[in-house]
Order: sequence, then C-alpha cells, then structure tokens
Amino acid sequence: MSQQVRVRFAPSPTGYLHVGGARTALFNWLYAKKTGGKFILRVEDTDVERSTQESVDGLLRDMKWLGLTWDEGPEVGGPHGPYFQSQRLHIYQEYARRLVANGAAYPCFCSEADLEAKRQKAEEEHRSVHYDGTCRHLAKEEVERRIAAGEPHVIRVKVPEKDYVLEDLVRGRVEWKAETLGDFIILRSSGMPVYNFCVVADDADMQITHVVRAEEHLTNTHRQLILYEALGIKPPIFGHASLILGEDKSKLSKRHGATAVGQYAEDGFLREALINFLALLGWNEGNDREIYSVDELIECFTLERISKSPGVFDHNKLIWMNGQHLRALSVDTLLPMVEPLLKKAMPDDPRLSNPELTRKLVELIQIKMNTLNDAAPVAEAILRTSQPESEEDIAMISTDKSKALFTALADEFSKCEWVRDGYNAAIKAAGKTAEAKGKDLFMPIRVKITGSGHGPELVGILDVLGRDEVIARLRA
RNA sequence: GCCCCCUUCGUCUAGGGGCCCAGGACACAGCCCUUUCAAGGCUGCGACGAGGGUUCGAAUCCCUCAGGGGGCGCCA
Repeated sequence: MSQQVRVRFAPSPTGYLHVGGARTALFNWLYAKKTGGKFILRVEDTDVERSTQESVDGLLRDMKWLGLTWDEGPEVGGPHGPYFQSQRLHIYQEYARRLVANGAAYPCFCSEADLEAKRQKAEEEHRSVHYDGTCRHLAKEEVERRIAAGEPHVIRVKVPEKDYVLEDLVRGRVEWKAETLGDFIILRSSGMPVYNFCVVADDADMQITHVVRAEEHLTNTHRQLILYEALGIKPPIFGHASLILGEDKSKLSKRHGATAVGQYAEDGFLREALINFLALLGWNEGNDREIYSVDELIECFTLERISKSPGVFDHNKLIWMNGQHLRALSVDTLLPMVEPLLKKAMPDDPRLSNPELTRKLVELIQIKMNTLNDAAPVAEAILRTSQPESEEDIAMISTDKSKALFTALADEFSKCEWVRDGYNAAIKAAGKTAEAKGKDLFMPIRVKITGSGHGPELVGILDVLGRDEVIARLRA
C-alpha cells in the first residue's frame, strides 16, 4: 500500500506568476488530481529584500484564475502550516540545531571579506571555488567561547566525501562526484536559513512525496540530497522538467512580452486553453492529440512523459489553441464571458440591453474570435454605423447601379417578413430590379450596411441589426 | 574555470534498432467550400547538430566534438 501523494508548488513572491512557474504548478496539480493526492502551496519568502505582499496577492489571484486550487497553503491552512517560510523560521532553527548536535553541521566564523578573498584567489589559480573548511575542525571550546563572545557566525553542513546519485523521474540517473561541492551554508549569520535548507526542512516537514520542479534546481538537488542524508530523512522522488524559453531561445523573461499569467487573463485567454497549452509544452501523451479539457488532462497525465528538452513558448499556437477552446464553448457559456466586454466597449448601445439580441450577436461573432478580447471589435464593426475606408469599397457603393440596388432593397425590406427566408427573398427581388447578382449583389449590400467588405454572415447581421436600422443604413 | 542537463521541420512534438528517404500540430503558401472574412477540408513547404564507431541495418545504442541552457552566493 503506497502512501498518499503529496506534491507542492513553492514559488517565491518576488514578481508575478509567469508561465514557467504556472507550468510547474500545473504539473504538480495534475499529478495530485490524477492520484487523488494533495497539492500544497508554499510561499518561499525568506528573501525579505525581494518578497512583496503585492506578489503574494498576485500569485494567489493567478493560481485561482487558472483553477489550480490548493489543498493546503495560504488562506486555506492545513496540518503542516504555516505555509509561508517567513513564519517557519523556528522550524529551520530546530533542524539546524539538530544537525549541529549530531555533528553534521558546524558554526563557521569566517568573514565575508575573507571568503571573498579566498574565492578570488581560487579563481585566479583556476581551482574550484569551494569553502575550504577552515572552521570545520575548530575545537569545541573555541566554538563555545566565540559564540559566547557574540561573534557572528553562519552554520555550514559537512559535505561527506562521497558521490551522490539521483534517480530523476524525468532525467534518469544523475551523478555528482564528491569533490564538486564544499561545505555550504544553511543558516546565515542573521539566523535566516538559506533556500536549499528551507526546501529540505519544509518538504520533509510537510511530508512531500514528489518534488516536480524546473531544471534550474537540478544541481540544487545535490545539496538537498546531502541534507536529507544528514537529517536521516528519506528524500522524496524528484522530477526535473526543462525550462520554458522565449522566442529567441533564451530563458523567459519580461522582455519577451506577456509572460505573466495575469496578462493572459487580461488579454482574453481562456484558463482552460492556457492550461492545455502549458501542459503540452514539455509534456505529451505519446500521440498526436492537441486539444484537452482540464479533466482530460488529469486523466492522461503522467510524470514519466515530461520531456527533457527545453521548449520555446509559441504565442501563435496559444492563440490558435484558445480559438479552438473558444469555439467549442456553448453560447450559454460564452455569453456571460463576453457580455461585460461588449457592454464596456459600447455602454450606451440599446441592443446590448436586449438579451435576445445580445445572444444572437454572440452566436454570430463566436466563430470570428480567437480571444475574448476579439469580441468587442467584431461586434462594434456590426453595431456601429461606419463608412467604408478603402477606395475600392467606396467606389463599389457609389455607382448608380448600387444606389438603385440599395433603394430597391430598402423598399423590399420594408415590406418583407423579417426572418431569414424573408430577407433572402427581398435581396433576390432587389437584385432582380437592379440587375445585380452573386458577388455584385451581396458585396455592395454588405459594404453599405457594415462599412466593410468582410465580417460575419450577412443574414446574421440583419438579424442583429433589425429592420429599421438596416433600412436606415441602406437609405443613408 | 569547474559541475550538471539538453539537442528531430522556423516553433511544439511523435518515434527508443528494420513499421521512418521520419508522423501530427502551429505558422506559411496554394486549392476547395462560401455572397465576404473567418471557421472547416485538402495539398504543399519543411527536421534527425557534426564526426567517428557498434550492427546485415541507426533518428534510435556507444564515444568525441560543437551548440544551447542551468548551477557553482550569507538569491530563490
């Protein structure tokens, strides 16, 4: 009987939630959902200089928008709290005390200036820049004396002289030679713990079973393995996914445009589409499938199929995928998403106060949309009266023949039955009168009514505009 | 400098010794459908980083190199 899966997403609140972090969170979340496990959110805010409340708020907001809700963490609490590292300081102190007590760690009094000098010297001599272990063998009495004297010191772990092996879920076997690492710091002179130490203490304390994170942490795992060993705790299973790259193949950053999850929400992307896209960037089921609902993703997801190689974030494909999800929505689902956007763009339009017309409008424009933000411009093009801009269009509606057609059509429209069959017949009759057919018939009408040579289907536009408006536009 | 990871169309990827002179998707081009634009359908364009092995046979296994990325902090 295997224990329940416990996974976590542990961001540091030093900026917005970007797509890379979101994908890491997603992989963990999917795995928890798939296995019936728990998804834990832990905020790694030990870097007081850079952490901000604003970032925390944004992070929680974006996670919620994505629907990546957590079983334990900020706001919801849980049995292994607190879930902010800044509130767990006593826990780290305790773990550190334990390590010093059992001889796996020791106080180090070397000053930063000394270390910097040694580092430089090592670099000049082309040696690796590890801590040389000066304080490792200090006599117990001396240590006690210096601590009692209030001498500032850090706590370092004794790195054992041995190789370490990681069986990574996505990378396979990864090995580190003994000499690649020097005794590293776990507690700063301020008493604040250091990242690698917090992670191990927290993951152990929170009984995390699987650590799925980005590749930038792969080498950190070496240190963490050492810490687990020193603590006498069995390490979790690790899986390191690759980084997401910008379109120039460099690590994703702000200069790559919208990389913030919140920005995608604002730009009219569907959370389900972003999730679908992120999931497929660095994971696949082993087949050609592209479109998944969130539930389908949960069903198909496996950690073993996370890919090793880094991926470029392709905004174009995201847009396409969003369009796929958007078009798959029922009008009932889409309507409440789009309606506020339409009302915001055209606050005074009486037709938007008419539920039936609004619904028809949404039905009409759905196929033209790739993002929710496409709705208002498309709708505006129909609802607002506008004059054609291109020379060609202006010429088309200015001929005598076109003018005759519009007059005839206005007459026909004023007496026909205002349903699709009705206006189709009217258009046909007007065409006959003005001796126009096919493209010469429909194009001028479209341009005259909407001011543009393209847009949604004409009959749908007539539906939405209504008889009076259409006739007025024809006679204008 | 040292350590670790990665390398299939422009991009996301399938593939894991013969099924592959490499399949799908986005993008791009053309055609079809259509009263327009979309959407949809079809077709085309387009890749195994390089060099050595192993093998009857290599995108696939091994080695070397190159390129890219990450780490080597009292950052996370």
